Amino acid sequence: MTTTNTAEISPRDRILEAAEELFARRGFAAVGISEIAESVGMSKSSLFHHFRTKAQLYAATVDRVLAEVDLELTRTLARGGSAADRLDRWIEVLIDLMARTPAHARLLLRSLFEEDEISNVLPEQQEADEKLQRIIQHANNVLRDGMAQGELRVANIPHTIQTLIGIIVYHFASGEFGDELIGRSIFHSDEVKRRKREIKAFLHHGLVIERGL
Amino acid sequence: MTTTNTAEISPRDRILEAAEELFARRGFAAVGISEIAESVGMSKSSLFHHFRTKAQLYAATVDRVLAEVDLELTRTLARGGSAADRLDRWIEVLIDLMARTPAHARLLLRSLFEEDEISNVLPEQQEADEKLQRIIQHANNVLRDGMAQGELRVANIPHTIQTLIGIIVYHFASGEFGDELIGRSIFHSDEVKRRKREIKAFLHHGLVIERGL
DNA sequence: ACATTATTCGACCGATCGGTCGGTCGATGA
DNA sequence: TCATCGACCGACCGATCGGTCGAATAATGT
Repeated sequence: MTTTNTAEISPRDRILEAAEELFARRGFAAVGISEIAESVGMSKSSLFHHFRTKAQLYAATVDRVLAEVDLELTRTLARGGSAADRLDRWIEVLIDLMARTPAHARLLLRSLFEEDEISNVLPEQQEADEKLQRIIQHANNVLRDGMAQGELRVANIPHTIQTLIGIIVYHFASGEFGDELIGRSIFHSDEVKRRKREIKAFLHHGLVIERGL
Repeated sequence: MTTTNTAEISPRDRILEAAEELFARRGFAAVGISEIAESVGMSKSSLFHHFRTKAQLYAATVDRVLAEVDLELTRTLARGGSAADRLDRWIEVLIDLMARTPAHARLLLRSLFEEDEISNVLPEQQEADEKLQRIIQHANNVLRDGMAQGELRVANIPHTIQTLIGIIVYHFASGEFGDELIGRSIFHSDEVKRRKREIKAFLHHGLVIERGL
């Protein structure tokens, strides 16, 4: 507690956090720079000192989220285990991460389905793309191994990845609609646990009961 | 073929079609009124002759999509059959509709996960909400019946609905990302058929193979 | 002590935003 | 023939957009 406290969060990170919250909720176009600056507690011009353009700020925000997702997935998959175990952990880690940081889920979904929100020649955008590729590659490897080992039913891998994204990411990005449908916050800890159980039951048993067995 | 040809599409519908295409691709905030007007081939002021505000135009666009979804689902479910059959048709109709009109999928996903894009007191918005409720209610009924009849595994119904939305709507809304992941257009007819097969296999068998059976 | 660097800011810019207004035009009906 | 009406448009409005610039201030290294 001397004169200046440099142990605090850097202004750059404070901007990134505020930007993530706003971009996640309303998207790139609907959020103004001045609004982000106000939320951080600085002037618009100060914000432009840390990020050259709005597009660069957005790309950096997305990159930051994807970096965290990639890091956690890489870490958990490095522990090895059977393909079924690794798939379990891939799902578990992704759910925990999005349940912990709701804005991540929405920004992740946006980065998947929004088209060219930004110019796509920014270095931050390219780095984010590479991280997304790695995240998908993780799923790809686990599914390939599991099917080769006979632990997983043989299915089309890209479609299976889309299914996993839809089941996990969409759910935690569904906001008010999800809350209304479920009946309480989709981020309530009991509801997150229930989501895990439901997903695992789906993966293990499907939904339709086979007749004539 | 007399003097005037009134059998053409009304200007209102031409606007709605152009607006859907643009709103679906880039969202409410990123699309300007003048851009829509230009796409229709009329001036901005003419557009405001047919719709009072941008928000009203957006609400009407969403309402139009939900009306079509609701209509087709109501129609196919009215044909009756076992719960498993009706679930099959619910899925099939939804997939066919979105494969036929890609913009529908993206606008539907936006209407689910985008928060208060518009003021929410517009009558068009409330009508759209009611249609969405009916669509969900259809799924609710089918799932409840199926579980009661022992045709479907007993699961949490709201979570199961989220899963179905994620599997179907997200996939067809995933745009460029989906195309890249799958390797060709997700709307290619072969790929749509494959999606149906994959979803049905998932519903019937899950993904993980149970050991020790 | 000084120079350097990082951080912040107010004032300002051209462009575009959603929306309004007054009025033109052609078709319709009496 | 004349009044009405829906469709359409150009000109314009205040507000906000993303972004620039020059200067003031605070922190740091020497």
